[in-house]
Formats: sequence, structure tokens, C-alpha cells
Amino acid sequence: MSASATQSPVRPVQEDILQAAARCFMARGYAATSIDDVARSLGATKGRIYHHYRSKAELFFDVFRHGMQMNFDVIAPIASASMPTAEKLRHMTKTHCVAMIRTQPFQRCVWEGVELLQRGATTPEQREILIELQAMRDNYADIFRTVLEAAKKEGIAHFESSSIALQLMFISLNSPLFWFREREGQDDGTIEHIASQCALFALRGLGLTEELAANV
Amino acid sequence: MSASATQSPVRPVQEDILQAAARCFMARGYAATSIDDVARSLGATKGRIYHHYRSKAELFFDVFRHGMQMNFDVIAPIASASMPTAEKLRHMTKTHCVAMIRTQPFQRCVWEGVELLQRGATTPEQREILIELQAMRDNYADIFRTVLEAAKKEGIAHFESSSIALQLMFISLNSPLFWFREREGQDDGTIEHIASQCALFALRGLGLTEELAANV
DNA sequence: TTGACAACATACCCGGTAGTATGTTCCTCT
DNA sequence: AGAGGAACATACTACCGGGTATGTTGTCAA
Repeated sequence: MSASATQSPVRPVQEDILQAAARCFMARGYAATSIDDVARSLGATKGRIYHHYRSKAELFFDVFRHGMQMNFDVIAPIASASMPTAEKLRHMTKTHCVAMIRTQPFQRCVWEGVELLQRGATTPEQREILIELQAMRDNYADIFRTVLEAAKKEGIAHFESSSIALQLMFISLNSPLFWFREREGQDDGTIEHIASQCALFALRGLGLTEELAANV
Repeated sequence: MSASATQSPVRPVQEDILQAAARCFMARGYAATSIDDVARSLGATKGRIYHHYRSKAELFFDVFRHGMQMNFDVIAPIASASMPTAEKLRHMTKTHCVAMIRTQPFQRCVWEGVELLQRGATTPEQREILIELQAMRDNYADIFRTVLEAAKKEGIAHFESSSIALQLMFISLNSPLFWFREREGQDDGTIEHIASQCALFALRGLGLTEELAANV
């Protein structure tokens, strides 16, 4: 028992830092958040954070990476499963939206990270990381793009530009990031209910019939 | 001619500052934008800006106010006009979306301003301004809320929570803020075409039938 | 026992930025 | 003409925050 207690000692520490960082970045935004803020919310000092991360940017990138990874973990199984396109679309949209709400602080960082990516990196060292993150994000979007285009070919969905449709779908599903607030008395049912409304809106927006979009 | 040349000398100057500020704030975000950045983009120095604005925050708030004012100017006439609810909804959504694209830098500041509002003000002096801006934003949203609820009562629109429906509608119409890029060869037709797709998505999402949402 | 290292805390440096104080120029009004 | 002020530019201060250099403590292995 004492031997296995140290089997992965570094993980919980990093998880704590990531959690605190995600919450701070969500609360004040990347630029307005100081390392001292993150450390203070951990009851620690800068030394602790700079022992695990070389810079503020790398910490933020790691939050981004974890957020995206959590999305992959819930979506990939659905995407690779065998089921009718409409059902897959319902399942994926709803699940993505639930993930947005459940891991809100991380996903807010992903959102802000995308803006940082568009604005370009500062140091060339971070370029490498940014390209990796960009690819991660693109791959995730492509999972949905594939299903969307399949739905269009089958005549289930009706839209003109795939790119715009994809953006509109994502921003609808992501919208709770900007208005959802944790409150007491919110159980899983509440979250599911909110996600259902967002997914229904998105599926309707994509041109699915009321029957195909129902019971999402 | 020389007498009337100074009839409103202060306006163009402030307009220039606002334009430059809006672009800078959009490009790097509020916190990461320095007053020197804004001044440099004007070919000027800090003195010019601090002569017209007492602080960085007040400059940003004025950009916010101008952005919201431009929205009111295009939406209010439609909202007060007499026409069928469905047609009014089509007209308002499309017009709002076009405004988002045309005045993108200002609207990005409005968006970021809303986040700043939620995070709370720094100095109590700015509280007053923030309350005013909050009310401005709420009033604008209420214009749409009224039409939305009318549409629901008439059986045109179908949604559960008015608040969530309003958020989803707005975020769909606002989505070009985040992915639209100015490119050469984009005329008014291009913008109208993009706005049509966003409005169609939103109207479908709100539960309007294909006939009522068509030709938006 | 001790030495080495992980995991921090403490103390410090320094560049950037908001805001200010003070010129400087030009224009207008009397 | 000259006095006053608007509209800036210049020079400066104060402070905050990213990053670093160094100190401290506990743990484990030989």
C-alpha cells in the first residue's frame, strides 16, 4: 500500500494547478490573470507554478490541451460508433454541449486560446506548441464536419456553406460557456435539460426536420 | 464657409480615436492593448488620447457605447414598424447580423465589454458607467425578446426558455464576429449572403417553419 | 548518515504600461 | 496685438507582473 502510493505522484499536483489556472483564466481572461493570482487561489506562491511550468503561456496551453483532450475523450467513441447519421448527430451535439457545461473553465480557456492562436504567437518557441494545438482543434472540428457533410448528402441536413454551418453549430452548442452559471440545486438533469435545448436549436438550424431533431 | 468649418470640430477627432481603439481592442483584447498601441496606430502619442479620455477604461466604454448605439440606430426603426411578426423577426435578425459584420471591431468590443461587466468594475466611479452600459445592452436585448415572445404566442416560434432562446439567437447572429475576415472582393452582396445564412440558421433554430424562415 | 534531488518558498530584477506633469503650437476672440 | 485656451507632444513617475536566482525542507536511496 505504501509502495503504490507514489505510483503517480506528480499528476494530482498538476491537476490542481490546471484546475486553479482554468478558473482564474475564465474569471479574468488570460492577459489580466497573473501567475500570482493562480498561485494565491492554490494557497501557494509563484515558485510552485514555475516549478512545473516554464511560463504563463505554457501553463495556459496545457489548460487548452487538457480541455481539448476531454472533448476528444467523450466525442471520439460516438463518432466511431456505427449508427444512423441523424442519431449520431443528435448524440454528438448533445454530448458536446454537456461537456461544455461540465468543464466550463477549461473550455473557456480553449475559446480564448483560439483567439490567441489567430493573433499569432509571441516567441518562435511557442509556435511549435501553437501548431500542435491548432491541429488538435482542427481535428476535433473535422469529426463534426464529416458527420455534417454526411447528413447533407443523405438529405437530412440543409445548408449552403459547410464551413459556416459548422461554425454556427459549434457556437450554438458552446453558447452556455458565456451565460451558464453554477448555482446550488443544479443537478445533472438541469445540465442535460439545458444541453437539450441548445442541441435542438443547433439541429433545427442545420435544417433537420422536427422529427429528426426531437428527443435530443 | 470658413465660419461653418468649425461647427463640430471635436467629432471627427473622437471618431478617429474610437475607430483606432476599436481595431486595437479587437486585435489584441482590452487587457493586452496599451494606450500607446492605440496612439501609434493613429500616428500620435498618448497625450492625444488622454486629452479626450480620462482613462483607458473610459475610452473602451465609449467604444462600447458607440457600438451599441449603432445597433439601436438600425434596429429601432424596424422594431417600431408595423408588420407581421414573422417578417419583423426576419428583418431584425438579418439586419442585426449585417450590422455585426459591418461594424465588427466595435461589436467585438461590445462583446468583450459584456464580459468585463460580468467580472465587475474596478473603481466605483466606473460603476455608474457600467450600470448605464448594462442597461443599454439589456434594452437592446429586450427589443428582440419582445418580438420573440410575440412569435411564440402566435405559434410561429417554438422554444422552451425565452432566455435561452434569446441567447442562442444572438450568439448565432453574432458568430461572424469570431470568424469573419475582411478580404478583397467582398462587396455588400457577400456580407448580405453570409448574414442570410446566419439568420436562416437562427430562425430555424427558433422553430420557425421553412416557409417563414425562407428568403431571409 | 549523508548526499542528492524533488518540491516548493522567498527575494529580487526589470521591462512594460497607466497615468501625470509640463512644455509647445496654433487658433480664436476681444 | 496679445491673452487665453484647445489640442496635442514630451518627459517623467510609480507600479505591477513575468521571469529568475537562491534559499529551505522533506524524502529516499545507497
